[in-house]
Amino acid sequence: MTRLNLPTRFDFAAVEAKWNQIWDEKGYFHPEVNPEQKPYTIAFPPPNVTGVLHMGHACNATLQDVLIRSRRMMGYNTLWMLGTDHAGIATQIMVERKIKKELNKTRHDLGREEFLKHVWAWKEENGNAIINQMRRLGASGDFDRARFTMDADYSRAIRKVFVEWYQKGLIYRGERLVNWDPIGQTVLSDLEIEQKEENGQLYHIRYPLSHDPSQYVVVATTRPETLLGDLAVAVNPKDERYTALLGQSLNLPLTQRQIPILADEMVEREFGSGAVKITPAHDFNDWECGQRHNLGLLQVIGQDACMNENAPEKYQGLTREEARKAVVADLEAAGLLEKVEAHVYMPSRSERSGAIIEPLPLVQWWVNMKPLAAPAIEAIQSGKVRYTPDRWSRITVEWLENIRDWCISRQLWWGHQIPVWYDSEGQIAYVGMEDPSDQDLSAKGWTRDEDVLDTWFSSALWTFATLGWPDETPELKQFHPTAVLSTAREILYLWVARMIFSSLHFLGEIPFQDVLVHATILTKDGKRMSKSKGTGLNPLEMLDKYGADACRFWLAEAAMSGQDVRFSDEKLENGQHFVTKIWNACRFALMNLEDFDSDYSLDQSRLELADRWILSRLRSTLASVTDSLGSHNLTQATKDLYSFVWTEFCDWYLEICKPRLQGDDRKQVQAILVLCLDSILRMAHPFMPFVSEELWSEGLKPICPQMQGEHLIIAPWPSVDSLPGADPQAESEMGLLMETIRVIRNLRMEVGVPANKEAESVYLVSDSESSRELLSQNLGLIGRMGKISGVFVQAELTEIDQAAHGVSLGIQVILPLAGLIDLDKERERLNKEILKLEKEMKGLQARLENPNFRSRAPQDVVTEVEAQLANLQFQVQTLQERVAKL
RNA sequence: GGGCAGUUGGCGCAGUGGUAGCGCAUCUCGUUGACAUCGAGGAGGUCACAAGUUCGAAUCUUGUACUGCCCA
Repeated sequence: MTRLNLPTRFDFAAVEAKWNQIWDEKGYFHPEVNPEQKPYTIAFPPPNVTGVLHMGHACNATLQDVLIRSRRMMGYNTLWMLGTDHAGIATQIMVERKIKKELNKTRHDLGREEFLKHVWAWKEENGNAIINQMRRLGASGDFDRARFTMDADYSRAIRKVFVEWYQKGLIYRGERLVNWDPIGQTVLSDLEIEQKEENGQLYHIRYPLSHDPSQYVVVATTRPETLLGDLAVAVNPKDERYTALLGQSLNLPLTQRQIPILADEMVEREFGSGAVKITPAHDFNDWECGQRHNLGLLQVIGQDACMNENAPEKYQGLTREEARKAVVADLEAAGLLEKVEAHVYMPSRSERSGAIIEPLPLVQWWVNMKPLAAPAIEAIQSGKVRYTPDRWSRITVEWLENIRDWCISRQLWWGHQIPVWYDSEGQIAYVGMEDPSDQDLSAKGWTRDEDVLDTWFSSALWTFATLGWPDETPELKQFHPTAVLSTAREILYLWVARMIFSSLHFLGEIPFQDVLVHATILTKDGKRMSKSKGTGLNPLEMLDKYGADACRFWLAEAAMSGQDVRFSDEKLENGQHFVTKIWNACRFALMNLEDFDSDYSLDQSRLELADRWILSRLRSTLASVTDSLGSHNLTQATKDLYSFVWTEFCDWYLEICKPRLQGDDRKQVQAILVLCLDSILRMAHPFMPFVSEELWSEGLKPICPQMQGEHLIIAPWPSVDSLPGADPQAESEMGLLMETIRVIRNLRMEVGVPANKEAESVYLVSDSESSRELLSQNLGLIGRMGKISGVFVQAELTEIDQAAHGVSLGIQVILPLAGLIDLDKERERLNKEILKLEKEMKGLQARLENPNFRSRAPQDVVTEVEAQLANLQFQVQTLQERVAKL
């Protein structure tokens, strides 16, 4: 980049690649342990190893990178831990499909060991997709330290957790009803299933009374095939319709069995007939009911989702769907089907395979949640772990308070195999950190549990297992607990809550202080992005089209806005325009800094009003942006930066300083430009790292060699203390000048002075001596900004007929325009203006006339309103006088 | 069924007690060296509805409607 002939646009493609390489090579992303330095750590939620970058990752990564880059500049030892998780089911299904397609084999054909070789090969080839794609965004994470949940040492951490929890009785093995995915052929936790409304049918079935089969009880069900596993019919104890029948038995249709009628509070009298069939082996409510009444179990559906040997022979081997048809047909034939109604119900489906979940009684491994949840609840309630937005802390606590035991075994091959060995009787023989010796195994006939652990069991250790735990590594010591955990809300329970109790249990400390729940990016029309519906947008295409800086600026603004945000091209274009604006502002400055003397220090005594004003505005912008970054309010930070750069610095200050660059003031203005741009680029860097780094390292740094930091990415965050103090006087005086200029410009437009022509003169009339003095000192500025050759300040009005009149803050503005003023139009214009002002006045007057307002409102509010009213009165009066004279 | 959020100019959004702002779109004017991915000026809103608290409500309370999400 040569300073003299910068292009007018920022070539993001070339610059992004260049800086990514330099930053990486310089090792800026990779912190060394340094106990002298305050740490700042964020662990990136490990994406699914099978995944590709989507908008959610882009949003989350941007948010975290903004925080990381800002803290790096603020002097923290900054670690952004990256990595991926092995995603048991998703990965296994994907590789199974692949080998089916390529080798026409199932995993069973290959065997466990061989199959896992295929998975690892796939992972080695494709497993870093997302992490690599994150580089395109400018993510400054520690790629060297990136971890994978199946890494050997990470696996050791998982094993340690399992063994310790097992030994403490927090992990146990037990038979329960579980969510069985018949397609994935595995158990799922409650959090891995989803329920949506679907259209089904409600079957009303007659169950004849055993002692008088001509009478019957009608039972309603959406799953008639499960009737074959019924062990009772239940009614509400308060339901008088059935009181007389309690304790009697019914002939279960299509079987030879008799089942009791019993009373249970859980039954809703209003649903169906008020009598429900109880199938403890295939329904969660019925399981509970069965426990209460000691009904036992009768499992009629197997793991293949087909009717098993416990069903009557004619149904055995049928799928659930086939069995339903057969059962319904047989009931109808027997005259036991009363009616069938259309019915909307909520079946549970596997998130991954989409299969309808079959509840089955199976022996599985569980985590006893109550004792683990209690400290996590305390940590959240006491504010040790804070959520933003805050409502999520309450929601998480509620979830933890009602938590159920966590089923952690999965019938998969890809994952951490459970470190439990059974003897030949099937009893637990060994659980431990080290595998038993081959000798033991063969001599004692031990076999290892086939199942693996839930992937979330390993993710739950993410913040500390990535740092080397269970070893007490220097990394663990320095970088844990982490500062911030930023996540989509979908995994607040699945993952975030589990990290909290895992860390509390094993390290005795929280895993992170702040949980940031970022927005969900929706499509343009407010729909959720979904791969299956084809509504997802590829962030890489977005980056190609608008550049990383523009995308990041929008994502940063959106991420913590507290709600969902819609994708839109306009917002990205806007971001791109802002990048261009900064680029050109620097381009302009650099063109005027060829002779910049970096040893020149600003002469505070020679600062002009505009200088004092822009420095004061810079100071308050810096304070606000710094503050917003501290409180994770990126929306506010982007807005403050944007309006300062665009409106105050570019539209006003740069325009004002142009002529001064050609005169005696050149050195002063140059110093102020450098100061402003340096601060702007530093503040912008977390949001727009590429354009800011390019401009700073290639533009600013070469002319100011003494600036700290080899590159902007590690340059210190600007300090408010290094800037001149706040200057409210300059701000208010400059405000008056700007308002006066706005009135002049407005008058010019209103009366049709061509925008490219200078008007000859303007008269500014004020009875305030200080205003006149202020105006007089800034005649050149006013003339230039208002495009007027002669600006005249007066204490009293000179009558000029052919002139347009306006009013600023206590200042009359008279723009003489011989021959250009149409008196009728001018009268009309003034009257319109008066009406508008009078409407405003009425509101203020009403407030002041209210005695309660004067007595109860704070004095400064009253004074403020009085001043506003006085100003309006002055304006109206001035304009009315003018109308009268026309 | 329960819970949570949202509702602000045409569109997308800021704004947690002092009388409403931003971007885009729109209208008028303007391209001789920062930027037309631009500049200047304008028009456009009784802040979903109702009641309440308050001197004062977009903001606090309650209720209603609509939209979305989560849990059962």
